[in-house]
Amino acid sequence: MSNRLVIPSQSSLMNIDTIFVDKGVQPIELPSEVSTAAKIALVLEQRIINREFMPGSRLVEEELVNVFKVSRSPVREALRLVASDGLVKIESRRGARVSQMNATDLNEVYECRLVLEGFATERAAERCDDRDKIILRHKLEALESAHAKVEPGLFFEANVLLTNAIHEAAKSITLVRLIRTIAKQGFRYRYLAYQEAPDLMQRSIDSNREIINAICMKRAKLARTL
Amino acid sequence: MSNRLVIPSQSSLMNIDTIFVDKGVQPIELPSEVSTAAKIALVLEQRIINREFMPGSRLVEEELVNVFKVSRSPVREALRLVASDGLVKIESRRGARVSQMNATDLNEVYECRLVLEGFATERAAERCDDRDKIILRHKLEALESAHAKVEPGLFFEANVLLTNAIHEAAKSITLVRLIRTIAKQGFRYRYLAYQEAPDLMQRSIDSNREIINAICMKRAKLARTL
DNA sequence: GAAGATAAAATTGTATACAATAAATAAAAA
DNA sequence: TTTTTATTTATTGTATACAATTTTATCTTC
Repeated sequence: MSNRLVIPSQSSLMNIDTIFVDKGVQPIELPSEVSTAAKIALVLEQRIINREFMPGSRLVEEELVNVFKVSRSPVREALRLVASDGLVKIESRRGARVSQMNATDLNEVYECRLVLEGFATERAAERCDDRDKIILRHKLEALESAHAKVEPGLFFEANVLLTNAIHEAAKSITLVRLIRTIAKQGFRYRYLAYQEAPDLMQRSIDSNREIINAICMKRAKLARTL
Repeated sequence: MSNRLVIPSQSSLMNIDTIFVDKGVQPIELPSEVSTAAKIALVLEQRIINREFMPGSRLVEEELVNVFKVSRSPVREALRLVASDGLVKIESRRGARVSQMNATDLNEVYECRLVLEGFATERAAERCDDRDKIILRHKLEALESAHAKVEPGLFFEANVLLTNAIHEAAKSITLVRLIRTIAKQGFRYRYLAYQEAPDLMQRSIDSNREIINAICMKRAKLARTL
């Protein structure tokens, strides 16, 4: 009873056809080819990252059935999707709960992210075209204006979009898939970090600017070390 | 009808409780905490890697139900597990088929593997203890004796075990998870490569010996570049 | 005979019912 | 009172039935 998932009030009418990417942002219609399970997974991921669902809390299938108004089949599929990104841990016959993040885990995730992001940045510098450069510069501006609004949620989201743009520029589906897998774990920590230490945001902007300059100047090795 | 999955004759009595890791190897009992879906996924993965299930062939749920003598629920779960490793591609309402591997994909997988394996090797060099060293040396011997038997299947398997041992020595769950994700794609190619060009096996042994020596001597940077 | 429309079959997605297991509670013994 | 053992309840795993969709086959029409 203690660590049971408490569904926030507005969530009781959670509709998987129009998903709120974040508070204050308008709802987005997901393309219909996205499966029900994937939509549910997306909502669960967001709730876990922004800590509406706290580490250790159980995700009971029947409760999610009531929240999303679908049967257990897609709910189970969604839980397994979220588990494959490490945000949830499923134990055989004991259900799913939001995974804990201890210092060791965080460090591991961070190290791996560093390696992969470095590689992605190098690749981006090697392969980006003019269109990529425009997009990158644009996302950087968006990041700065989000920072000006002094709202961690918006900044966080802009940061994610910028990072995604770098991955796009790297032009490797496999690499993107790998980073996505691990990145979601990292998001949880960064979301928290930006709230606790807002000065991190300015530093993040600065280093992103350097990286994007390096990419646009096609300085691959430099980009990687940054 | 043309590219339909043809179940090999012995497979009609495929039993997921005793799984044959490879032809000629005795069946292994999997621990009971491994879910039915995971067992099925394991069999499917092996069949895909050793090309009993060819790229492009469909994996129809009902057929797998007949083969494994379970209901569609665990079969569907298994298919999604295999899909998460990229061995199978699931299209919405169009089912699963063994994924193709074109040159671009292979190259991407290879590049990413290189980066991650390099990192794992470096970590292994930094963190391995005496027990790890013994295991590594032992797996290397096993690889050499498998090579002596001139059977690609056995060599392949020994190689996988050696690589796993290196990952173990690196002592990072996250890293292992990442590599596992991508490695299975690579296995498919390597399995084929060893059959087409057997001289690769000797070269593989040599480079593995160098790597293990570097790890045991704690020469992290050297290990990585190897 | 080819192109298109229609009907049938095959196949996946979803809902639900039942079985098996784990957790919680109540009852009995120490 | 505490510990141990039944019993009940909650929850997951599996099977099956139905709905929705795609694919295949059949029938027209030209």
